[in-house]
Amino acid sequence: MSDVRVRFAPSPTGPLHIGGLRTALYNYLFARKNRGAFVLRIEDTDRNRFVPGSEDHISEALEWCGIQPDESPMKGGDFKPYRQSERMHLYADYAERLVVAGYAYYAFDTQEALTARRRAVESKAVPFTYGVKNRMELQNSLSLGATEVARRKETDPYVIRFKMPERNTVVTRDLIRGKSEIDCALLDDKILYKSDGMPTYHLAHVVDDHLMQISHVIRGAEWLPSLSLHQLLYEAFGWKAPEFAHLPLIVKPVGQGKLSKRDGDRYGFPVYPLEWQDPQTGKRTAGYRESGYFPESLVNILALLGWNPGTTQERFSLAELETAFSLERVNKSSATFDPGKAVWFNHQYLQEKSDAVLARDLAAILKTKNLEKPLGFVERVVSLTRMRADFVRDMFEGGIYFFAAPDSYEKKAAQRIFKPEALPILQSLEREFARMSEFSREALAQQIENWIRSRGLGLGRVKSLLRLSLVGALQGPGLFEIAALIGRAECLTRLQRAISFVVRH
RNA sequence: GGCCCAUUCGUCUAGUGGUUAGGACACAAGGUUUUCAUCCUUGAAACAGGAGUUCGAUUCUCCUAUGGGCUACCA
Repeated sequence: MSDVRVRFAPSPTGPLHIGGLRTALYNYLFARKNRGAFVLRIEDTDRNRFVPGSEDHISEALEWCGIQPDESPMKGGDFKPYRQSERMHLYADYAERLVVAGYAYYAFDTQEALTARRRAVESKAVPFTYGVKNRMELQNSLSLGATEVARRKETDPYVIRFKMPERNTVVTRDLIRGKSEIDCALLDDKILYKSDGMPTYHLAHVVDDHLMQISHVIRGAEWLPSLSLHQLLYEAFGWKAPEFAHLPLIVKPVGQGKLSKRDGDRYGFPVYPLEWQDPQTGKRTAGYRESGYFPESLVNILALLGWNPGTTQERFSLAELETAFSLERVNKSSATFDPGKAVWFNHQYLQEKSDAVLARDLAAILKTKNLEKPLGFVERVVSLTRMRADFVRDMFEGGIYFFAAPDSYEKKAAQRIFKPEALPILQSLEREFARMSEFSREALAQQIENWIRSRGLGLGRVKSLLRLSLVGALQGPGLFEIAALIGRAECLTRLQRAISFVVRH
């Protein structure tokens, strides 16, 4: 194992969505490619936004996709614990360390006071930042005397803020975007430690990434603006900073903004890998799994959303991605998820599966509809309908006539085909079917087609008539395949139904 | 408002200081299938705009525009 260690560090504030999943995937792939370790760490430092069930949703989604963490809250590891709420004892100490070394300070300003100040200043279209320019005018251990600070620490709630250095610039490096130089004067003294005794993300993730020996931080581009703060934090601690790679955002297909976990299924395609049930409202939102996608399809399309191999290859198994992936080929610009392409990928993966596997899934659907059939029969249906299916359920919906007689006829086709002249043909056809000694596809094809020709009837015309009678529409696989599979008795029943339909109309 | 990032067909993207700017999805047409779909062939479809550098810019630089992100005691 190399010294490459990466982590996916979601906060349990709701379901995982495909953007988060892609971040996890890229971390996982980078770890596998470099024979490193992939760590799952839960960043639950915000008590207010905690949503029960989130962590399980995240773990199960990763598992469904085949993205197995090497270390996680469930699995453990050398750097446990992997939930920040279980690492609370660490952060206060590190925050204090920065104060002692002069890189941070205590601040006593109330949120109300700051909000008021912010409003006053911003009404003049000037941004408010708690920082170099005004920190001496505010209530903190820099502006107040030592005895006053000691007294207020006893009685008042306080936070610990990072003291932005007064030097000019900070240089950051990103593996995807290259170098960037930011003016420190523009940065504010970010809160590292909250008055409720919890660290903020900025402190906690730097401490944990250092302690967990993370070598590469691969995360969403929304973190780019705080990269300089994180860089400065590593410098203040005297730690070697990891490499950073900020992934392009996945944006909403309509409207504007990045895709968020609150987007649910409002775009007509799932946003979550797995179904999510809101613990408050009880509302369920289907995920990719419930919508009939194979995990391979989701992984494949997500892999290509922001990364490409530099070749024309588009189909990638997870194993192939593990060797092909590289950060160098990750894009800079944000991407829109294309649900149509996800469907196409699923079609491709469905075509790769064996009849037996698909039959098992189709049988499960049939069971829920009380239309159970012998597995051999289901497997035949699969072999006949699979090429027109994107999802397993398409074989049920598009092949419903295999399981039940049509309860209606496609209107336009019926008007054209079920004319009074069709009646004698239908009746003769019924007699021919009843008379056949062998009811196989081959026998049907030979005898019925011969019979049609000997009567001087159009092959297409009679076959359409037969198809509409058996299927209810002018679609589906080979006519005699269908007839043979549903069997003589069922064919006769459907023919009789068609006859009475023609008589009535 | 401030700061940061990005910009190639509708979408995902390849690519180069000189290319007929390539592929995939979606779309359209034709063929195959006496149905539908699959499949095959073909087609339409892009370098955001303006300056500059250069013999030559889609490619390099700057400006503008557009899109996005951040601007919390959220992550």
